[in-house]
Amino acid sequence: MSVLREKILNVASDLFQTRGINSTGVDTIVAVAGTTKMTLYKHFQTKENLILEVLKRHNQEFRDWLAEKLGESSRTPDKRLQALFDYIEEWMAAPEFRGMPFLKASAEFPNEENPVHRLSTEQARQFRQYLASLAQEAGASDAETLALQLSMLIEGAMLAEQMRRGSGAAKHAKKAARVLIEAALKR
Amino acid sequence: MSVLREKILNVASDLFQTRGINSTGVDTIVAVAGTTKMTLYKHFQTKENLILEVLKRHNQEFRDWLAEKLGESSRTPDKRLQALFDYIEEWMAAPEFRGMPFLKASAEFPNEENPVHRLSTEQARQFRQYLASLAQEAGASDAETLALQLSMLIEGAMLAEQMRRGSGAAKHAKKAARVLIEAALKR
DNA sequence: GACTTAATATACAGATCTGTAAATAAACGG
DNA sequence: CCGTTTATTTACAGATCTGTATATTAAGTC
Repeated sequence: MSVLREKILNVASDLFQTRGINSTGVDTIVAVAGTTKMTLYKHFQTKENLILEVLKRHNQEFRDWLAEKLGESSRTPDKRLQALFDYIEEWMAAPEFRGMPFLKASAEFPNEENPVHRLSTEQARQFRQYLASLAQEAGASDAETLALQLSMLIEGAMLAEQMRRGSGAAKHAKKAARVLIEAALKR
Repeated sequence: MSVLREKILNVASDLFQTRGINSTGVDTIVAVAGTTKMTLYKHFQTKENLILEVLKRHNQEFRDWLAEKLGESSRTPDKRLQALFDYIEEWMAAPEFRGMPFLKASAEFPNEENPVHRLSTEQARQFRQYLASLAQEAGASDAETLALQLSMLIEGAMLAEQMRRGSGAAKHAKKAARVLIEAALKR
């Protein structure tokens, strides 16, 4: 892996978050990264490909971070499901948090046949599936439904926080999640 | 009000939803609307201003539609809060639904000082305030908290539906809302 | 030291973007 | 019927966009 490739990914990820994807030109990216367009296009071929790589990398980081956090906590399955909301809150509290990339990308590329939109949708599906597996382990009667409901809470909280920093959305999402989880397990 | 002004607003609203705001040029808008750039700029001065007007109009339509729906139902306050989710589901079931404009706009214009971002944030705040007034009438112990939680559910559902049509997110959001509302009233 | 790969600077092609100039044509109110 | 508003056509300015051509310069590697 080239160090310049990493630098470009980092800079692009940052600029996409703070200025928007379509509002960020490749000229800006290479200028901030301290390289040239030729190098960028050698590594990523097209801007669309760069966007896809940025999304993939962020998603992988998020999944790894979450898995590690949940792995080191040796709780009971239902406690782990609630602990997840502590980690989501921690993730959103990071000063560089500017919203969930795949949520914002799907808004900028609404066309369902667009590769960026498709990847965003796929990442959202993967996240729901992960929630469903946690709900399953916790013994929820309808794990799929609970997972969808919790994902709506989480993504809604991320939206609220992206629109206004310090909204406290994560805290209230956590409380709501506790109620929903209890209701889904008590039968 | 000019008929061309209305036409431009309709076409712009439609194109912004289906292609994204930044990906839609004014040339495309006037071509579809069957007019010229001169006319567009006479009515709206700048593209940013057109975006703001489109957002304002959609928001007004949504508020009016919801108020009428809730007005004609002479229910008890707590039933009205739940009935709201029936109407949200109905709104999202419309074939032309492509997501909530102010949510998508805030993703395309992440800069907090941007007028489009500011208007989006303001519209999200107004919606939460409306929910809070309904929660208050229903006798919720903490109306603000319940309103924020319900708004996260609704916006999360809209995101899910915008990413994949026919996700059934509205139905599950309604069930989750029932649980949250009951919990918030039972004390 | 010869050879291959990676990165550089510079320049440009071609498209598209927002916004405007200027002159003309139609609509309409008095 | 005259004057004013409104809309239209055509053309363009100036910026910015993605992507490439070309030629040069390191940087490793055998």
